[in-house]
Amino acid sequence: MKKDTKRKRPARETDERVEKSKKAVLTTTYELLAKSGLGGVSVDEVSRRSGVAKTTIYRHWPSREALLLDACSQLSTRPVVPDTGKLRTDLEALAVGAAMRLQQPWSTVLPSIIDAAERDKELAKLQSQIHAQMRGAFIAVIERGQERGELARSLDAREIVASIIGPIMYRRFFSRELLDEAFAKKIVERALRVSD
Amino acid sequence: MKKDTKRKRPARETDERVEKSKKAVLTTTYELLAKSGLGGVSVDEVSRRSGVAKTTIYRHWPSREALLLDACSQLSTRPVVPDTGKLRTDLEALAVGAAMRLQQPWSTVLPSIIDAAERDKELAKLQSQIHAQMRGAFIAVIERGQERGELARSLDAREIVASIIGPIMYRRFFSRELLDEAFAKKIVERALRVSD
DNA sequence: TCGTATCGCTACGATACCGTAGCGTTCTAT
DNA sequence: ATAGAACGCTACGGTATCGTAGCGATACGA
Repeated sequence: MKKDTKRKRPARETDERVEKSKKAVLTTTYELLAKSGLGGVSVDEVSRRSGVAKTTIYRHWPSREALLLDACSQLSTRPVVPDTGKLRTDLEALAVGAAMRLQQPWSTVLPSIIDAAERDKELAKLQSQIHAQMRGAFIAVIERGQERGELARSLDAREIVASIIGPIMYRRFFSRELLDEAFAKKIVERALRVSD
Repeated sequence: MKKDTKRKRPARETDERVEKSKKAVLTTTYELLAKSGLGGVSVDEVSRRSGVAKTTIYRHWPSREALLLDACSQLSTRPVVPDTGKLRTDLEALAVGAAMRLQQPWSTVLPSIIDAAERDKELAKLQSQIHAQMRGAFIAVIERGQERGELARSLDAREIVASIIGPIMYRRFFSRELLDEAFAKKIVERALRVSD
């Protein structure tokens, strides 16, 4: 970030110590996020658990908010767009993938982000990015299916995405019922049968 | 709550002062919840805004948690189960009703509750109650439809509920796209067309 | 080797919060 | 009218948090 500021020495590209500290802090922050949510992460606690001094943390991030934002923004792993050659199996791969990812520990952070996004502008932007990534893969697959003629072009892709991601997130966060591969596939089948 | 404790005087059924204080506190708590979420509500702030002394608040609720739980539990208004005589219009009424309720200010609290429920047992119970109420109405309508033969009994009612509530909540909290009556109705149509 | 950046440590100041104690005042029910 | 309940007010004690300052120790890079 600050690499452009002038230094007497040419410009330190990578200082091992810095990288090590940053990594330790971020790793601990992930763990704490998964365990306690956004509101439950304090700089003091991160310092304690990571072994990195609080002063050092503030040397790398200007504020608690910045640290949290940094940590959260690295959570969103962009899903690989599958290409099985068939719309239905592509969507199944995406849906099952999403369902499985929602079972992992860090998924606990998502409600935190959504909650905070209701009031915090920065986090709203982050949430929108997370959504865009997930949604992007679905849209790509759907449009490809439309080009192949597997799906009527008149159908709204956004509506299809909603009727796949929606039920999956509903199960994970709201109804808390079993969320397995079978459910994800059934949901995809539902979403596609409409077009018949 | 404490009405069973023995008093020298017969037992005060209703003291106007108590009712007034409680109401003022709860009202302010609602407002603050909608504005700042669960984590943003402090007893001091409620006291300041409501004009009720903090000591008085603690006279009626044993702790901050108890106050918040009390306030939240009064949020869940049980939806009236519609009876239009037709499954589809019943479901539409429920779906549109849910969508509209999700636009009101207090809906901001829901992500807070869901988030906290990931870690807090009490709030998990509350969330489960909120869900059960919403879901109950849907299930009732669906089962009635099955009895009338409008819907194959082989279909899983829970799956249908998921594919209606899911997309609606997805739009409200995750994609943040337009959530209107038309969308709600389209979702219901999707959920039912599968059975054809 | 040697300058310097980075580090850990301790100690702050400021703020916010929870929950309680004491005391005098006001209102209610009888 | 009067006892007792409920109230508001002020003031605590304790804890947690954010973010900063100063200082000596250490590791990196030229």
